[in-house]
Amino acid sequence: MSAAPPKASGIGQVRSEWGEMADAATILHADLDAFYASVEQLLEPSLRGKPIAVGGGVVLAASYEAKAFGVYGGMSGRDARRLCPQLIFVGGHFSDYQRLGDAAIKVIGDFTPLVERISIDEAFADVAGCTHLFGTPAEIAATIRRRVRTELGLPISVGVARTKHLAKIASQVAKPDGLVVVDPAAELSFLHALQVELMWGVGPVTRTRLDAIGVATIGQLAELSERSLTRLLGPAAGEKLAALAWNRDPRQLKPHRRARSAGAQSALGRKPAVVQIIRPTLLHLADRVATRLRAKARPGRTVTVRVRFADMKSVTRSITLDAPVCTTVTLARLAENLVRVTLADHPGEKIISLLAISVSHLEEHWDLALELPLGLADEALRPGSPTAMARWAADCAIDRIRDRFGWEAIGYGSAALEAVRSVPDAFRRLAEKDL
DNA sequence: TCTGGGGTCCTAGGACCC
DNA sequence: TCTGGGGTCCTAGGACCC
Repeated sequence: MSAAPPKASGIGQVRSEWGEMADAATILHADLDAFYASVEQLLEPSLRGKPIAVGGGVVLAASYEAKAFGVYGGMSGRDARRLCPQLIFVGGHFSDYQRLGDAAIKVIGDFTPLVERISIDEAFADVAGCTHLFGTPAEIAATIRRRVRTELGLPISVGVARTKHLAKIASQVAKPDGLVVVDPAAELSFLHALQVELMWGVGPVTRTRLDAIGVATIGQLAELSERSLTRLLGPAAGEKLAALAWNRDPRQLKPHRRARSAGAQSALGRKPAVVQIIRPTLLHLADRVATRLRAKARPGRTVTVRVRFADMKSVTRSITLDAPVCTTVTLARLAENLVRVTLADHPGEKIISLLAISVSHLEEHWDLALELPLGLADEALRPGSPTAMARWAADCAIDRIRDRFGWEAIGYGSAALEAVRSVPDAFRRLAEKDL
């Protein structure tokens, strides 16, 4: 049974004919357009209106002018240049990306504290509690867009709707540099006309499966029985997509989500799977990860490594410890053991193309002064052992020196690390979630 | 022609305990 | 000795997102 649609309205809540409360459209999704490329065009006016790509060997971001040629993020620089010979590669002003991304989110925060930041250039917000101060959600969205444009010089698209899913889709539809408000009375007609790949959770694999049974639009997806959807995609994904297609989005806005894992990876090209390559690479990755964990006092109990072979197939191995780790050398040793096991399980693989370390089961807050995290003495896993104490002291000393003199001032140096630096550290840092 | 880096969530099987 | 179920944790893999 379906209730009569709520009367179209602006603010707060409206009452349907059946008497229950129906939410109004107060969720905003704001998304800076072609963010890194827009920043470059802002900083260097001669680049405006031209196809540009941030990056070099790999395209990290492309301007709309470049996208028109089929250039997209993640593409190799060579392919991009082939598609668009006049493409201009720019170096990347990474600290400006961080500064301007933060500033744009802060504009949203001037209206409501209920902001859920998704990434450097994207956030949800709920303005239900501030319409009496700033006007309708649509007016607030327009103000945000105007302020980001005038104060920061950047284009930002905003979607306004009753749910996160609809707001997110609306901002995608609004791009570039637009605003789309989804009237609560017209949600299904808006949603069902769109392509399935706009849905949250539909990636290449699901799209292909849906395509194979002739489903291209969200409306067609909605017509499928939940049973056939479940058969096609599995119980959880099937149920979720059915719910989203009928506009039942259970997700709440979560202003303060804590990270559940932290990791680092490094593509290697093609390297022999030997200790001379593996050990320094893992030490560098462990250094990156463990430093972040220590900085936020969030050591973790599960260590996972990923090894990608020459054919791009990758394998993971993990171990869960009794006590959490955030000591660089300890993490590196654990990772090396896991990689050794992985390689032993795949004796035919002599070439590796990527190594990754991730730490999960993070402690909420570990009082480092009271209880030392795990140090892996070679003979025993024993927090507080002399070996653990020594490694901990060394890490603390390195952290302090870096705080004063910068990351590059000191470290677990090695000459074998050129390959690890295929992407600048400053760029990697942009993608890191706050722990 | 070979494909970057940092994350989240889900599934499924097995170990182990009650 | 066999049968049975529920719950939790761990591991490995995969899809997806920005």
